[in-house]
Amino acid sequence: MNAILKSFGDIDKAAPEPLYQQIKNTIQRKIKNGDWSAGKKLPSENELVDALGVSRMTIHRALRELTQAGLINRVHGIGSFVAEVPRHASLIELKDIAIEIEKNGKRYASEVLSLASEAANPKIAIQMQVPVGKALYYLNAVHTQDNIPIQLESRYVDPDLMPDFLNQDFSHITSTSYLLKQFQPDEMEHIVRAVMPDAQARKTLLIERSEPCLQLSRRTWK
Amino acid sequence: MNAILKSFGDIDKAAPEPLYQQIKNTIQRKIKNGDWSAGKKLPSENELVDALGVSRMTIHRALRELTQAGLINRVHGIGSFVAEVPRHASLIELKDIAIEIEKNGKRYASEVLSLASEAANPKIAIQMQVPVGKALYYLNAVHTQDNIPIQLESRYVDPDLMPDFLNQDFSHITSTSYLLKQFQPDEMEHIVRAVMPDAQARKTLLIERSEPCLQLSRRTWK
DNA sequence: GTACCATAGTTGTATATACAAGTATAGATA
DNA sequence: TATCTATACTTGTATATACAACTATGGTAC
Repeated sequence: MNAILKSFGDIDKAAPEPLYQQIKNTIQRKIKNGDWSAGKKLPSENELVDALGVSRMTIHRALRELTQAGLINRVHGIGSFVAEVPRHASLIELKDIAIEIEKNGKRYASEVLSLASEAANPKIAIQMQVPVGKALYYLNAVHTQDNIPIQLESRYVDPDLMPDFLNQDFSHITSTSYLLKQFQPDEMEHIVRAVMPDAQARKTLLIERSEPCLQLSRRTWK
Repeated sequence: MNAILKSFGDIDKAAPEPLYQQIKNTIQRKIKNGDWSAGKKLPSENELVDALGVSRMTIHRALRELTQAGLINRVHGIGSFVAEVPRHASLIELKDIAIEIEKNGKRYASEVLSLASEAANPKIAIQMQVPVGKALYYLNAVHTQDNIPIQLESRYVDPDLMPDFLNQDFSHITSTSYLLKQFQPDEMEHIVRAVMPDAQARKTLLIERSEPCLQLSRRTWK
């Protein structure tokens, strides 16, 4: 007990920083230091209450937020444990193209090249997990920034899930924005590839000679 | 007041779902419905206490977690407001290459091509925000999956921040993993581009004819 | 008019308390 | 031995209360 108390000596009730934040920082430091390694059982909330001289609710809040942050795992009735993997993953935000462009003061627009119902060919049918030949809505559009085409979009939508898709005006609202708002997918898959555009795409995007482009494939589930 | 009470009629103290979660769900629903639109001021905590008949701490927890989730903004002394943008952004996880490969059962290895101190040329100096000519550590390595080269890494590190960088063995630990663990950056920038590899890169990656590659530029700050 | 001040209303934090619910263990019982 | 039971310990939730800190507003003094 005394060891715990000593090792937590840097909690200062008079400091401007909230107590729960100080506790979070202290525990976080111990974990990152390797002082508390993965799998180690943390002191119980009541032990921390005794050691730090703060209320259990304050301890609890600190531990709850560390759980949300992924640094520890808690098991009801058992205890708290340092999480296995300190998550060496970084997150990239994929923002809506219209919002990004307009934030930079540019003028965004998009032109719908085609928007119609179409029978699923075998390749698309597999990707969409629907039977071959099923009617799907297909959108083909080009997005421009100050009249310069910068992005080509081709999208298949299951009519059962989005029956009103064909009746939308996608010239000023991006289909992504519309879909995310209406559809609220539970799961999304993104695949980023580097590809060479085909002749049709080069023409639409006004690309003279061959240069590589990014291809973003997105699938959403509900 | 009565209107608020009626519109929150679905809080059930006997339900197995925690009260704070029910409150979160209810508010979340109102926002997604458009019932409460962006910028709208929410009822104050005390108004919600009266309307729902739960304690202020419970209300507070619900609102705090909605703030963390980005659905509302709270201003000390003023009130709570529906967040402006319902965040039409999706997150992509960039995972450490070694972890990804080993999870797929493949054999990961990397070969260090060069690891030495080098004077910053003007281009790098600007990127790194250091004076031209300053000594920087430079790592050049190729990552292989079952002996097939799949990724080329070239990295500059400020010696002032990572003095031990040159003494590491990066053949089985990725430099990314090492840096994120030791360095714990406060901020990261990722830029993804599609590029054509130059002759040197083609040779290292054993690419025969020209094909586009993904280029990921990462900068970290502390 | 301007500066200051009191006040009311808001969110932020901290405490003490209570009960619920999950888990493990030791002991009693069949 | 096997099984149930009481107990202790853990985390999860909810409440009532208190004070701190921030903001806007209206009133007062100058």
